Amino acid sequence: MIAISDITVGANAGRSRSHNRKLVLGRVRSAGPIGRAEIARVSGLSTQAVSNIIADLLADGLIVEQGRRTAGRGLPAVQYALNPQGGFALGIEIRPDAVFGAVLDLCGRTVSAERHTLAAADRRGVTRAVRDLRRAVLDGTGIPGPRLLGAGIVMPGPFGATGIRGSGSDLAIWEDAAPDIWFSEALGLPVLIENDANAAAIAERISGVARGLSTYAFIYFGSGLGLGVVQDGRLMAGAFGNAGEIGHIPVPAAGRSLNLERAVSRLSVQRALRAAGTEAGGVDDLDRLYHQRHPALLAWLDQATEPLSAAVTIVENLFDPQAVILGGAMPDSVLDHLLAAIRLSDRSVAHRAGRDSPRLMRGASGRMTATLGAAALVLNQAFTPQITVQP
Amino acid sequence: MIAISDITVGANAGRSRSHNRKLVLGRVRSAGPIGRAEIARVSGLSTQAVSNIIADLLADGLIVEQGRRTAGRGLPAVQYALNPQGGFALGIEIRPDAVFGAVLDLCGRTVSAERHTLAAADRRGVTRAVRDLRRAVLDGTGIPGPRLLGAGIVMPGPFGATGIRGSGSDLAIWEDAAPDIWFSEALGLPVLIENDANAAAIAERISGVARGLSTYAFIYFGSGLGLGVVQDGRLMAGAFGNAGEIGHIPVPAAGRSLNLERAVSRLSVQRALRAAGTEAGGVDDLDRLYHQRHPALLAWLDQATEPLSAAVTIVENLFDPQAVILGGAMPDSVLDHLLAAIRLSDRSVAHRAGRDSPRLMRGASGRMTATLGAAALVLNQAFTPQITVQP
DNA sequence: CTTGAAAGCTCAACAAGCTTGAGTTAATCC
DNA sequence: GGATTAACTCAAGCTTGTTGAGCTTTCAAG
Repeated sequence: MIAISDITVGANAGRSRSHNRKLVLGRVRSAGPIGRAEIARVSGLSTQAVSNIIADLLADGLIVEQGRRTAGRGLPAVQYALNPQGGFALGIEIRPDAVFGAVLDLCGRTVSAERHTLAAADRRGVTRAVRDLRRAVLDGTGIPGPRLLGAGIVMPGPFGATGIRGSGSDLAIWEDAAPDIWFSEALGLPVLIENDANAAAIAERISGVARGLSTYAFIYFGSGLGLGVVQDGRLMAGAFGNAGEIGHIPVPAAGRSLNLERAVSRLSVQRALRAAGTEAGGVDDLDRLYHQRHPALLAWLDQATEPLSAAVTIVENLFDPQAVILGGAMPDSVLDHLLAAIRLSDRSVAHRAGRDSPRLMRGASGRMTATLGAAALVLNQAFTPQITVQP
Repeated sequence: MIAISDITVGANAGRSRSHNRKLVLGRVRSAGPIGRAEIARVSGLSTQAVSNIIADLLADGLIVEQGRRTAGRGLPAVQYALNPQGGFALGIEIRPDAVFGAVLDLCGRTVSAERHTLAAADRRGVTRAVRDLRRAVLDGTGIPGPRLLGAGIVMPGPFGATGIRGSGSDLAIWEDAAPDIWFSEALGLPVLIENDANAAAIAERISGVARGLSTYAFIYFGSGLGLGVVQDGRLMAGAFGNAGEIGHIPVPAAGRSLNLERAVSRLSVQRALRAAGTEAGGVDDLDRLYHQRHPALLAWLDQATEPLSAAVTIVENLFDPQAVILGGAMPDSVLDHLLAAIRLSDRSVAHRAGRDSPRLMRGASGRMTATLGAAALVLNQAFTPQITVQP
């Protein structure tokens, strides 16, 4: 989210090694148990280089041996797999009224999760809450300090003074200080900061339905509506870190032009239900109402179909992703209803003859998506080389 | 445009050098005459490394010394600048009925340009036309072979069998062979292939209004409407090379939902004029009609404003670019009219307090944009390190 | 005018990382 | 059982970037 400066950094021995380490680790992750020779082939390195890096990763405990695999003739390859206990990531989600925390192991599995209410939404209050949360979420897990790879932090965007400020979603307390430096010092860990939609998108890549994908888009129900776009395993940030503000695009709806978020978002459904005399504060409420076939909710779903279909078509045509994922703070029942209702355009670059994978999927991470995504940011960084751009 | 495979390549000494060479050359280009110590500072390399690379670039003739600059105390820095004669790029645009060619020098200035009609739109005919064009465009320039850095080729997208095939825009003759390999062998040069909108976007970065920008979007009038998105100096391709198909997104227009291209494109304006009994084949015709204040053209411009404004808002919010550029096969008069008519949303991430640069600009490259862009692809690649992704 | 600080630059030694090629081990094929 | 194939290791070698000392040139202070 920090505005990416124009600095592209030069390569040297150390940075090359870091790049290659991530490359090899990412291969071990994505290709399951895999031998060194195969890694070398797919990464354009010599087997010797891969051997050295594997030795490094073994010494650091990030991977483990996984027996030999005999395939055809020749010496059977020693296989390697991620060591789940080899590294952990802390994820923290900051909302105006509460903070959520979670810890993921190297394989993306949830180790623990906590929720604290936020006493004071100023900088000191947030810092204390985050520190407390870290202790709470790590206590009893027996995770040694050096095994913590870093912390991901999710705050609602957009960042900086934009035209959509005042939508009530952003915490305006970091104006003078760079929050990443602040949190990094407060936690004593390397820190990554993103908005909720981007974090959710990465969560799907680490432990959700986007596991095999490298280029996809995630439409995220937060309080508003967000979009996280992943290109070649990396988040698309935009020039000022605010890419993906899909809630504010104009879409056709019932013969009018509407901000997407007005028709499709948590706030939108709550408004519609309230007008019908029903309050629905949480995801469970919505789930219940859906199973009761509450007429106001069904009417809302009806009116949401056209604009959401338009949004999906827009995303498909502008980003040409492998898939579009729908998820976030909505019950699965509602998401599934929307997925079934969306009419995919056949005048789309995604409508392709030999296509075998689904164009549209439901996110798998459930309601903790953004918090898990915060931690997933750290894991994703550990698996994805990124030599070119540096703050 | 070639579908980017999932292969991310490892770093070694040679690739690091190539990366750093591009980095240094790009700095020399963007920061004008610049000394070695300063390059070292901004690129995170030692001055010694930069010195070695500069010596290389000098030996290759890509840069030249440019005197010393005395600024404050200390030894004045020896300055370096691009040598325009140090390298050239060939650009070729293939249309269903004609091929265009151009040569750019290292500074992005046009050295020569040609246009040939295309006798046969099959593979052999195209190959012959391209070979002839190459000879024609290089003859008399005195450019020695080794100075040709490569060729960029522009073909209309989308590529592959997508749902918007049959829009009549794509050449369907490369189905079995990879066109980049084909052209590379036919020309004996490294080849880059892109669609027109992407090439046009890069043209603006090399010699147009996007010179200082690293993240921006270009809305391109071809026969349809295209979008080229540049992120950190690199084109956004999408998973299958078809990102940016903005012509096929639904936008609100006069109370209906419309494909953008139906309201805003060359074909659209020609249809509108024909319905009024006027033919407008080329850019000059449109320019004339505009200065005559032709009522059908003005009416078309009127109806184009709302959907185009919507498209710009969508692009701003999804990509968060430094600027949106409008250009392509339209006369400047019409583009300027559209630019003035577009209503920028103030509920956009681009609407920012301390903003000093324009949100919207007209492309500078005129009607040869895509052809120049084809060559610009090659130059851009020479200036932009790209260690991570390889075909 | 002299002296010292500051900044750009070069030289030579060094270190890190990847590659290469020969050699080893273990499986399959004939 | 020998040939072949494939994964892997070892040691030497190569390319590249870094480091630190030393040189040069300019400016500024005394």
